Amino acid sequence: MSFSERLIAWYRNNKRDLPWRNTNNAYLIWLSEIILQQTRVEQGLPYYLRFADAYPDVKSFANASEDQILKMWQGLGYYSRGRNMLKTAKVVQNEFNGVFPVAYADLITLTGIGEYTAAAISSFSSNEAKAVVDGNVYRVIARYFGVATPINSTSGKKEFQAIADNLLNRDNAGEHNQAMIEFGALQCKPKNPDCPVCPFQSSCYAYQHQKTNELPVKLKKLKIRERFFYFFIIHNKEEILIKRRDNNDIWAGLHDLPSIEFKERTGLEMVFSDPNFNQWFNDKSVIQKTSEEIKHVLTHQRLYARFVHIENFNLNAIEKNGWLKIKKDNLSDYGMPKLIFEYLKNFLN
DNA sequence: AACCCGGGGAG
DNA sequence: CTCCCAGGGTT
Repeated sequence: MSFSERLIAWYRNNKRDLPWRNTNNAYLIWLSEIILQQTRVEQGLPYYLRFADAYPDVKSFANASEDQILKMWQGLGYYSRGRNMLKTAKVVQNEFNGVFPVAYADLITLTGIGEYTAAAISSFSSNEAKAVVDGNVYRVIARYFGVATPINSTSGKKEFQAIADNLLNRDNAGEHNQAMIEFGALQCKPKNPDCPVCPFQSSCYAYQHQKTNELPVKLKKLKIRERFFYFFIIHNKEEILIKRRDNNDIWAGLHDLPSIEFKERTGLEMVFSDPNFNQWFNDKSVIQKTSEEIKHVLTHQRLYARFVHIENFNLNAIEKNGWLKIKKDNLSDYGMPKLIFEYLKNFLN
């Protein structure tokens, strides 16, 4: 039995009964596919039913206003999908004589329809032999064949598409595609796949090598966190207060200055209303000078720092916060981040 | 190739 | 919290 035959056998026994599967109507299939882009079936289903009821054909959709479409789209997210649908409905109405295309080559020209959606609509509505590759298919292929190429890399997209093309049952493309997607959604799930009852268990690379949790591989888009600091230079003629940093944050174990952090860029008034500030200092008149904002770039964080100069030792605060009172001359005995050390060096010299 | 677009559910 | 979802468009 071929992969596709076994897959389709599984599909016929396990598939969900979904309304867009009971039709060859390309318009309704298009409607469902756009709604389901990056959207779970359970979330999209009620929207599909409302849209199909309000706009039963492409003509009625094309004649709707953008406000009407977006109103019905409300809460689904990715609202450009709704705007693109209206644009495409008008194109179908005007340039395809109101007949929704079923050929991949026509579909791919329409706004909001990419490779996946064009393959889905053409294969579901007219059985055209185009393989779909969505998030489910990436997962199934990566695990079954042990493909570790990142699915969101350019080469990975080509590689997975080629494998899917090769796997496709060209005589039954629509059902094969549905089966791939359904298998990924119900059986070969992202977390806790049902391997114990999987029909592909014995030939699945990931199962045999215990790699289901490592596949597929996806490049992480490193997200850069922004942090905003006020560092306090609390000093007298000879001494200054420093602080050892926590072990579970940047600059673990190094020394910096007493500080207050914000998640957004704020003015000094936010510092003055900060409970710590008011605990440490009597009032804002202790501030003699505040530096310009200094930007400091780390691999996954962007720091924005301002240095606040204060000549006022609150001994009680020193003890409570574990601050260290050291000689300015001894500053270089303490490991400090470049951001802090450079500023102090320039200031003290 | 990187970034943007969203709400929601699962773990 | 993070990850992911029947992805596509723009820069």
